[in-house]
Amino acid sequence: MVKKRVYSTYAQEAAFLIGQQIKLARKNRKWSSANLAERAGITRETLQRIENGDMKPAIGLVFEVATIVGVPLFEQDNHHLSHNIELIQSKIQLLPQRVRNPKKVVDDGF
Amino acid sequence: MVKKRVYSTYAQEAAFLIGQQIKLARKNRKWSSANLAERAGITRETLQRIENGDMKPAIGLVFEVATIVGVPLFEQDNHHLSHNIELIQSKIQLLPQRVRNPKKVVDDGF
DNA sequence: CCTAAATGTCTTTTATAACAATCATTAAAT
DNA sequence: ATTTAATGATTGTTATAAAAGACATTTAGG
Repeated sequence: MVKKRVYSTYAQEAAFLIGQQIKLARKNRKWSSANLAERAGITRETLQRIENGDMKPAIGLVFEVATIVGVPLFEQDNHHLSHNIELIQSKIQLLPQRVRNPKKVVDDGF
Repeated sequence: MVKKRVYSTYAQEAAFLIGQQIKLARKNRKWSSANLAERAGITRETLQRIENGDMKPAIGLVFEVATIVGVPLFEQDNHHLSHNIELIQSKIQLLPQRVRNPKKVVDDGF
C-alpha cells in the first residue's frame, strides 16, 4: 500500500526548475554527471533524480549540488546569506514566541 | 559507523534561510506549527526540522510547505515557473546531449 | 494566577532514499 | 566507421527520513 503524496504545481515546478538549472550549469562547465556526482559526494543516480526534479532527494543534497555548479539559491548578488538570516531572525523575534488560536468553546445555549 | 556528510556553508545557510522564511510567514499568518504541518500533510516534527534548516528533509516537503505559507521559491514576481522552465530547456537543447572528456592516453615514450 | 494551547523532545515503527554495482544504449571524437 | 565515454535504467542492500504517538515544558490569554 503506497501513500501517494500530492504536491502543488508551483512546488513541483520549482524543484524541476532548479534541477534543470543544475543540468544546464553542469553542461556549461562540461562536467559529466559522474564527475559532478563525485564532487558532491553522491551517486550518479541521485544526481539524475535531482536534475529531473524529483521531490524526494534531501534538500541538502540539492542545495549542495546547486552550490557546486554555481546555481544561486537566492537571486541575490551576494553569496553570503548571513545578513538575510539575521534580518529574518530579527523580524521573528519581534513576534510573540507562540501563536495562539484558542479553541472557541461553543456556547449552544444549554 | 556514521558517515557524516559535509555541506558548504552557502548550501547550509540557504536551507536555514528558507526555514526561517517559512517560520516567519507561518507566524505572520498566526498558524501554529501543528496547523501548518496538517495543511502540508506532514508531522509537526518534520516541519520543525524544515524550519530549523535541517538538510535532510525532502526538497518536495520543504518546497510544498514554503508554497503553502507563500514563501516564493524564486524571487520572481510571477508564480508560474513554466516559462522559466521552457527557457532553460531550450538552452539545454542547444548544447550537445553529452559532455565529453576523453581520457588522455599518456604517451610515456615506450 | 491559572490553564490550555503551542512548542520541544522522546520512542518505535515503517517506508524508502541513497548507495554500490552492473548492463544496455547512445552519441561524440577520432 | 569504430571506439569509448556518457547516459539511462535496474537490482539488492543499508541507513534513515518521516510517521505516529506520547510526555514535559513553556507561554499567551483569560
